[in-house]
Amino acid sequence: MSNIREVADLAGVSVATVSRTLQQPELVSPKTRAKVTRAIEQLNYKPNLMAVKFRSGKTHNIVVLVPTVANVFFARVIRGMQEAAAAEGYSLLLVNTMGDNATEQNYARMIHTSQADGVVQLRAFNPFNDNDADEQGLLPMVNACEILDTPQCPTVSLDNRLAAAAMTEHLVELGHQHIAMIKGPASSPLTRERMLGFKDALQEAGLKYCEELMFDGDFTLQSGYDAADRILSQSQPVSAIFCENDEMALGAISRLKAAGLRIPEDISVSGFDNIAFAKFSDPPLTTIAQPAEEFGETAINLLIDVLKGKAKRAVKVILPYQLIIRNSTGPAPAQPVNLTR
Amino acid sequence: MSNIREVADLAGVSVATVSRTLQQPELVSPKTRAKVTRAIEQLNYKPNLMAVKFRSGKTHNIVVLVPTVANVFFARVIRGMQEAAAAEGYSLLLVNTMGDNATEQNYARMIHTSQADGVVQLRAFNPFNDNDADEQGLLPMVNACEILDTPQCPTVSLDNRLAAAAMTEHLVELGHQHIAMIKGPASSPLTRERMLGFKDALQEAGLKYCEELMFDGDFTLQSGYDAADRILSQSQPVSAIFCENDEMALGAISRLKAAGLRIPEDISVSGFDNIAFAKFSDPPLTTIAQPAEEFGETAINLLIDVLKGKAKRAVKVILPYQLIIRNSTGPAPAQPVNLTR
DNA sequence: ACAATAAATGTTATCGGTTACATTGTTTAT
DNA sequence: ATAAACAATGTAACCGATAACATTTATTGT
Repeated sequence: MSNIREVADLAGVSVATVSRTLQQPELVSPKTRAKVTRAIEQLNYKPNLMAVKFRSGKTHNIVVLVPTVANVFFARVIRGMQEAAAAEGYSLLLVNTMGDNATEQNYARMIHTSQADGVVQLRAFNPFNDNDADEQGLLPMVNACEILDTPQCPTVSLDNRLAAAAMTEHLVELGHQHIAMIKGPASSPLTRERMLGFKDALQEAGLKYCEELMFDGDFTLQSGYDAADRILSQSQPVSAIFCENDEMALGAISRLKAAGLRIPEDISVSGFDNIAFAKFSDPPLTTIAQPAEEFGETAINLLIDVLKGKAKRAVKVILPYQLIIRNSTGPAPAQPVNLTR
Repeated sequence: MSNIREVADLAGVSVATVSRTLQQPELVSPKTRAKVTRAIEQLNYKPNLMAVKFRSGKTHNIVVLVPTVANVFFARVIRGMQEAAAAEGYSLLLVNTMGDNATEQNYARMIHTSQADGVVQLRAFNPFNDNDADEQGLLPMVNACEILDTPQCPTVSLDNRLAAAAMTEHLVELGHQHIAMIKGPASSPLTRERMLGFKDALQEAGLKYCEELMFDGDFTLQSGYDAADRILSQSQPVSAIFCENDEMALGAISRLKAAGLRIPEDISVSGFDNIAFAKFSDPPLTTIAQPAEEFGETAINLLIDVLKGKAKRAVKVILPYQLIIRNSTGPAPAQPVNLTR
């Protein structure tokens, strides 16, 4: 691999001139420029970017902490980040953290070892210590999708509470009075927000919130299936299930159908995220669409602002949701179906 | 950010001693070691890994070219890679290439600019020039999942032809004589291999291969839906559809059900990949399971072998497939159903 | 006790660029 | 014609760690 000195020698100039030819060609006379360019081509010279990054102290790398890349929603977010990063000359270091705090702290440490300039965190967990903040108290981080309650960095989120309320209203308008909810992990703020929105809407409609109709899941298909199983084996009437994401909704539908229930005639099911499969399931899933790619794009752009020192901690971008009504939700049956037949 | 010199000064030793304390502590006397360790803690010193990488010429970065991270199968492969890489101290630079050759060449160039040591390519495309090979004619690359016909690097693949033949045999054994196929993009070797396996099995069974029953798709849900639409509007009888991946199978099922067909009573549908959704679809999908995580793991380990100079070009790992029979395939109807009702 | 050997530590060149500053060559203004 | 201003190019310090080699200190054998 040739270096800048070899190029300089071949062109009969100094290394500074070679560097200038590449960085600020206007400072180099056309004659010299031509000589240098020829030498570069002849040697097939490529600047060692590791050296540049080391010298400049800027890596142009961004660590992205993803709970699970195997999640269809995150995959879209990642695509959005990728594009925004590429446009600004940044590379992404994607890390599949499996939601493990220690792993996240480990990778966030790449900031300290000068391997990356900043972090995008897709989970409500602060992988830094407080003394990692800069003069203005800003961490080199952006928190997106699932955000911290008291973030020390810009955030990008959805108004999950409002969105969940909107979905609940939709169910209430269809006449549902006994709505079960399949929740995400209790540790996730998304779960809490969506649950609060659910409660808000119930209260608004004068319906009572019933703790026994709240079921735990972990955002996977299997957990949706299992939760539906528990719903089927309890005694309360239920005519609709609000699932906190599409995967769990699809898992639940699978179980309900296995029990011979018709959707939405016997029971309505709704999701959250509008993943690609939602449109093609049987029946197509009523859900909340999130602008996933835009999450990624916004997060990266905010982070670059932070890195350039032109961002305030207070920046909180809230992206719009959209209620997508398909066929998995319908009018409540006149008689609540007996689930435990 | 403190550097090794500040630590040396505070501890009252030379920089070499500090470096040794971290790299080969057995060469440093316990007394000195203690002094240095104390200074390191006091200054909260973290070695600048960018400097280390620059100095050593080894980045411990691996570029991963992924056609689409939004693909559930690739997401699993990525998880496998992540784990294997972490175990060996490597970081992944994931790139969502959207199958664009220019983008892939661009990112493969990171090898030349010393930003990464090697590349894992998940598509049958060589992003390098031939003169990028090392002395033994090896590229710093491993090709996994969809592999090149004449690779200049180790490969990890499935025997797609055999697997497709196995699936076809399964359909034939159920009595199907008119089997349509929804293919991937013609540019993909996977498509060709699976098609050849399909043909092999038809021939073996004494059935004739029929060009009009081959339909194009691009591995997305929507393309499966669209292809099924075309199948419904043509005149040949069809009692089973072999889809080259699960997404297309699920898209096709969606369309077939919309036409009032029952699966598998009226028509059987099979997939390929065994993504998580396959188990929870209605009906659950008959498919070929691939050890996705193992693909990733093997690819990374092979690449690390290449980088260490202990791999031969000829290494071709072939991982096992598994035929998973669920309910989307069943006995052929006595009378072929008239699709265009 | 003293050379021979081993262990511990220090000095410094090096990796490949960038850039402040120095130097040389060329115009322009008077 | 000559000083001043400017353009073009060169020289060398620097970023932070590593490691070859040099030097100092401790240990061993006789």
